Amino acid sequence: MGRTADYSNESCTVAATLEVIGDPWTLLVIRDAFQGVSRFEQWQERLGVARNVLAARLKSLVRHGVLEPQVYSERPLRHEYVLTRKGKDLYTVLLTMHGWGAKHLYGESGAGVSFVHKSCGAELDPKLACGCCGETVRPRDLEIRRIAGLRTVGEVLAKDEAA
Amino acid sequence: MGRTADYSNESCTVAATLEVIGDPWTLLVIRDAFQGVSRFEQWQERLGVARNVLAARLKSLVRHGVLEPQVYSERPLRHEYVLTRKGKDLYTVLLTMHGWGAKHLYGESGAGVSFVHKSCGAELDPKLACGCCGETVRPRDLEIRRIAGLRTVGEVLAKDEAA
DNA sequence: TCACTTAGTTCGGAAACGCAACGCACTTGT
DNA sequence: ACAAGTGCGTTGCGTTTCCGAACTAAGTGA
Repeated sequence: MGRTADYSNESCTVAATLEVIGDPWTLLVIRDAFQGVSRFEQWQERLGVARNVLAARLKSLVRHGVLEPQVYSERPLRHEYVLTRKGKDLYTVLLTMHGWGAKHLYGESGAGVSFVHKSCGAELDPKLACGCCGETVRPRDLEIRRIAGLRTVGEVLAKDEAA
Repeated sequence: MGRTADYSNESCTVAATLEVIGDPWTLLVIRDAFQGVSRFEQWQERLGVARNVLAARLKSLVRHGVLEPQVYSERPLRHEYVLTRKGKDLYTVLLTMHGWGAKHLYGESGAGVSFVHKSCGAELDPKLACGCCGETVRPRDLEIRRIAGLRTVGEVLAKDEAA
């Protein structure tokens, strides 16, 4: 086998997520989608990714329900790819990665792009908060709980394939 | 060229972050590090990753300052890998991905592992909050701002290589 | 001395990537 | 009418990376 990185017999949400968005270029495709990119040529030009790879990624993202093809022209039949709700929810992952990169890779010198929180006017420094109480969460605040009847990543994703 | 996915002439924090943690297995290595794994054999056994790949990943993570080698035995010389602050800060990325996977991949059926927020007792549903005002952030609440003098991912990471 | 541990390195083959060229179904320009 | 252009992929070939398994290296314990 070549580069497969088959996490599918793991039973882990992170591994399952990586199975969907962990391929090279995939997250950048989604990043661009958030900036309004929705067509093959746009992605190809902006990313410089190989066309066959891009085609494979789009197909995979559609299969996993992250992107949805929508016809924007019959004759010639053309469709664009728009983010589903599932896809839109990935903005948390993108922003979190942005926050880490801005802090630890670009640092003081500042990143090329920043996000400004409109309502408070500050440059976004994303924190992880508990959806229940709203408090900022640190690793030590969490307790890992393993649940019986684990299902593997492969079993979980099989549902996607079927649809 | 084979599978390189060279994002380095992009100027983007997400691309820069992917350059560090975007390789296959890398994020799972870090996930396990958060669960106390710190030695080669432990990762190899848990992940089932090829040994040469694991060696390459560990080397890369050390080079990028995410893991730090620490001697735990002279004679025979052995070192374990521990998360740096930079590495520990990646828990936000992991938890965010966990949150997305739990919601959109495992869904109602429940994931194999869950995190419980000790202080409020609820199962963690991670939200993205603004570090300044603490409000939950949605995409529409943000304004993208491009900053002059963009530095590419390659330039930014060159700093790491030197050290 | 011989097994055993730990942490890699090396080697062959398969899979995925990068690049460029091509195909196809239309539209537009002359 | 015919050539050129557009949008979206697919095909083929060469290279890189990955996987798997065997092997090395440096020591420990029996």
